[in-house]
Amino acid sequence: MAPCLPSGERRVSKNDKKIATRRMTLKTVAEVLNVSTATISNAFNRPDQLSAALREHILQECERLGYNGPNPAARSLRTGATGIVGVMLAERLAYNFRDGCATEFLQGVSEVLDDARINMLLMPGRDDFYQLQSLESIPDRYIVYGPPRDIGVINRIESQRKPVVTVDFSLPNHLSLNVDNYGGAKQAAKHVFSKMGAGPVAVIGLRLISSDYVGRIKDRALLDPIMSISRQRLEAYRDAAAEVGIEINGDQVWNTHESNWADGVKAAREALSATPRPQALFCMSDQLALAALSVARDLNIKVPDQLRIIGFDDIPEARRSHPAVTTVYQPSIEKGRLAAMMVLHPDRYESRVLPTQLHIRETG
Amino acid sequence: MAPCLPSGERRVSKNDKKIATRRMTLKTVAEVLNVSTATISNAFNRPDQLSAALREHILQECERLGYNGPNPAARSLRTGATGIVGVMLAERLAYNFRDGCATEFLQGVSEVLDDARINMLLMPGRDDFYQLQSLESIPDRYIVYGPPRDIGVINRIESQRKPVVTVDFSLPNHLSLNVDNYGGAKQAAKHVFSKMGAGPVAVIGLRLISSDYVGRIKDRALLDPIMSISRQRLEAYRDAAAEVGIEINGDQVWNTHESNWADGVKAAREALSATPRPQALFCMSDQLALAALSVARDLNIKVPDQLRIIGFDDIPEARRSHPAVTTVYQPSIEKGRLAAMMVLHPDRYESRVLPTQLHIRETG
DNA sequence: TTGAAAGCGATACCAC
DNA sequence: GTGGTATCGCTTTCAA
Repeated sequence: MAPCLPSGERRVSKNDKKIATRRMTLKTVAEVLNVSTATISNAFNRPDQLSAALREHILQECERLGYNGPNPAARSLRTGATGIVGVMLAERLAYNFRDGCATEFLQGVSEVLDDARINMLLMPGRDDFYQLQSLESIPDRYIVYGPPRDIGVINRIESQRKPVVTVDFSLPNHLSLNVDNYGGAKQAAKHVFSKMGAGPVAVIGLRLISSDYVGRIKDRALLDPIMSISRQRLEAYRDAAAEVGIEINGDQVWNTHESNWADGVKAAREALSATPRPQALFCMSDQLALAALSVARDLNIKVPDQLRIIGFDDIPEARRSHPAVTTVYQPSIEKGRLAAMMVLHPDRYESRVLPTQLHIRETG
Repeated sequence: MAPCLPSGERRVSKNDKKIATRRMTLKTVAEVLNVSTATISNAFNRPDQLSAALREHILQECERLGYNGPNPAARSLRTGATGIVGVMLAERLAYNFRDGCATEFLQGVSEVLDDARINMLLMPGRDDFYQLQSLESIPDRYIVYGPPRDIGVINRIESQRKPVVTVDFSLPNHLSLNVDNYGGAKQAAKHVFSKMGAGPVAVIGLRLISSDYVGRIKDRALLDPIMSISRQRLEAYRDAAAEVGIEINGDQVWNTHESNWADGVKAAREALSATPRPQALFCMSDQLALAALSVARDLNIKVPDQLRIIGFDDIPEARRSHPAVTTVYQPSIEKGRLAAMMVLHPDRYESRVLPTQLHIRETG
């Protein structure tokens, strides 16, 4: 079908065929443009290795030819780096999209990474995800947000010998970023006791034990304070109670599995039907406190007159609710930003504990 | 330093040295175990190609040697696949962690992907992210959530010829998943007019124009209904208004850039100080409606007696607020789940429009 | 400034 | 069921 063309035309036609037929690679582009592969590579990776004009020309031609830049798999195989930051989450991913505190943290992380043009890979903390392939080798650096459910993934990450920043827990020989859970919780509890004196209290805890049980912890084994921020908060509540001469035992502490409405309502309902009824509820998240507040309303219990409620985190809803929730502020977004900066420049930072701050509002 | 050992020992020593010295690759493992590389590869990828006993042995040895499985870069270079699903977001990542509707969507997506042991890569919809490397070649399939800010990334994705599911907008030749924005918005507006008759109204819109301007749209150019769910909702409000004989013009429509408290407060404040004051506020998200509600409270305007407010999305806070917000429910989590299933099995699904549903509560 | 060539780590075909 | 080997696309040294 194709008419016979003069040789000049034929050459173009040959190139066009190359363009139409093959998938574009650095090599085909080099052939079409009649330069070496090294030159194309340099155009993308080392602007200083060739003239600005040539680089510009190459980049334009690549665009025209539909070559979008070096293949990341090949590049990363060659260089051993991907430029991706892994964000290892303690649980399933879905949980982190549900929890206000986690999303604020991720927001902070993504702000910094986005600005730096760095991609982030969200990784679940479950072993089965990494079993048959070493997914953990994709990122160049890691932010580990909370102790992963399966300890195996920690080993996999450590064996990579890449920069790691742990958040809300610590690992030997790695940068860590924590928040003053104990101090904040203690201050809040002391405030409550200073208002109400030594009365009965209950704690609505969050993942104090490793199962998904929701209810009184009684004498169940609790997670270690080193790995569990909730445990740190619990000890603070207990110490504050001890200072006014009362003891918080396992019958007055509820466990929830997730910081959500349903768990909060269930725990608060149980706690508020205990005898004697608690005069204060120490909740380990604002979400739980908000749920407790709604239960109190249903039960016609006046807050704060008959019941004081304190939360933790200081999410926006805590401030906006009526009555507004007294809570311990932690800088979640800032924590995310800082974690990202730390992992990008490990040498410029040291491990830190960020301050928390009691925000006294209407519920406690 | 090493003492002279009998040859049997020496062989072990040689292997140990291999173990200690080299980074583990499929090849070194094969050498140490004295089998071929193909066999190791098969142990990980094709259990049927070797005896169960041998496979078990190999897997155990790999674990002992600290070989965590095939390198994803090398594997993906060879096979052309990564098993990763890309979730392309319209804007910066941070925005999606801030917006209740987006996080619900992501929650749905991640539930399905997590269960399927598939990793997801969140990708910003900005061109500059992909400029010097074809990051878009990493995922095997794409969910595109809302029209990307830069149209260039669409081209990059399309040139990959991989399964694509678009959400909240459509692209020729790709599966799409939408929600009945027009129907829901119209039903809500009609409900409001049926209650209050033909009075002055205002619209608090969300990204109706492409800039980050917050204020009256007046006669600014609006985004096309094909690409903008907000525009679809606006047309629905207008049509419902027309049915009772009133017109909603650019002076009665506010634009916000983000569905957040600050933008909502600003727009609502302006809208409620207009003359004549609107008797109804049609808000394009619950977050905006909640902000408007709080402004009304500040201004001592009785809701719903003096002002009706309707939202969109039906996020949990809408239900829990006092008064509870009348809104249009859209199945965000389900939308996420479905998008994930569609992208995993494109052949089993067709493009769909999910129904929305008016939830009449107290504000409108 | 450019070109040739080695090799990153794995897979899959084909022969045994 | 196992072993040899070409190849995926790129980066980088070295020499020209």
